[in-house]
Amino acid sequence: MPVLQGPLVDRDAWSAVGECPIEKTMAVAGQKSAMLIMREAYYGTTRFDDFAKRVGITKAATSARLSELVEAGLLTKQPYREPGQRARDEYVLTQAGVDFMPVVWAMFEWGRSHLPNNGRLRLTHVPCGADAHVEIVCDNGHSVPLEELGMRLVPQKRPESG
Amino acid sequence: MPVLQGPLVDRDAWSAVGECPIEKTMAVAGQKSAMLIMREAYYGTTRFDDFAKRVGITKAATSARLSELVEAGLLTKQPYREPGQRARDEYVLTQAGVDFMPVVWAMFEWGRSHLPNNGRLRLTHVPCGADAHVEIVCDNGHSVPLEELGMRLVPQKRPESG
DNA sequence: CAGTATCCATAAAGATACTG
DNA sequence: CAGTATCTTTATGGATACTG
Repeated sequence: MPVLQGPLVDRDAWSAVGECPIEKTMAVAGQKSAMLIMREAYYGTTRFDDFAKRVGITKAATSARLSELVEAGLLTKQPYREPGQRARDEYVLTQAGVDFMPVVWAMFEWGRSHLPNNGRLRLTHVPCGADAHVEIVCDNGHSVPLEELGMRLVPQKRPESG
Repeated sequence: MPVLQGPLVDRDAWSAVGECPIEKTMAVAGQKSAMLIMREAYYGTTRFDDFAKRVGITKAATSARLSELVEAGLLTKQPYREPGQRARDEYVLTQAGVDFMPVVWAMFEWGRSHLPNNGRLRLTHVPCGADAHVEIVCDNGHSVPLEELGMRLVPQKRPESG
C-alpha cells in the first residue's frame, strides 16, 4: 500500500544531468539553522541579533549562516540608518528567498501533521481564512497526486527559427 | 521590492506552542543524505546497497540514515524473500514518507530554477504532460501567494457536545 | 546482498571574549 | 546593536574491515 514504484520517473534523468538540484539546494540552504533563519526572514526579522536570538544560535553561527544565505542569493544585505545611529545592514529576503519558502512551509506542514505536537499552528490563506497547505500543481491547474508525478529531461532549448 | 514585512504571521504563535515544526522536521529528516534517501525511496529504490550506491554514501551512513528514517516513520522495513535466498528487508515509503515528498520536490524546484544547472529536468504531471511545481493552496482552492499566507493558532479541539 | 564495528578527518555549533 | 575571533565539544561522514 505505501509502496510507490514504477518508471514514472526516469531514473537516469539524474545521472544524465549529472547533478541533483535537491542535493545542491541542501548544500546551500540545508542546515537546520539556515532553514530557521529563512523562516525568521519571512517572518519579518531583519536584524543580526534578532536572528541569533529567535533562531537560538550563537552569533558565530548566525554570522556564518547569514553570509552563506546572502552568498547563495536567498537574502540580501540592505543598508539602513536609524536616526542618530551609524549605518548598518539588514537582511531581507530576495525573490529567490521568497521562492524558497515552499520548502520551509512544506517542512512546517509535514512536521505539524506527522510529528508529535499539539498541531494548533496552521498555515492560513489570509484573505479567505481557509487553512493552506503545500501541494504539487501542474500548469493545467490539476492537483498532482504523487502517483501522477513524473520527471522528464526536456530537450535543449533552441531558437524557434527552424 | 523583495522585502516582506507585516504581521501576517503572528510571531508569538511559535513561542506560544513552544516548538517549531520546521525545526523538528529538520531534526528527523533534515540531513542531506536523508533527503536524498527520500528521493531514492520515492524513486523506487528499496535495497540497502542501492541506497548507498545511488545516494553516494557509505554503508555506515546508509545504515544510520535508514534507521533514523524508519524510526521517524518515513520508511518502513518490509520482509521479502527472493527464491532460494534468505529473508531480507526492504525499505519502502510509508504514508508519512509519501507526505514528505513535497519537501523534496520543493527543494528540487528551487534548485532547478535558482541554482546553476541546465534546468532541463522538470517535474511533470504524467496524465496531462504539463510541467508541475510546488504551490501553496488553500482549502477553498485558491493558489496562495506568499503575501497572503499567514499563520494562526487554532483553539484547542473540543468535543462537539456543548 | 545486507548489514555492523572501528578509526579518522572534517564541519558545525556552543561558550566566551573582544571590537566598533 | 552588529559583528569577529578563538577554543572546545559534538555530530557527520568517509574508508575499511568483518559477519551472516
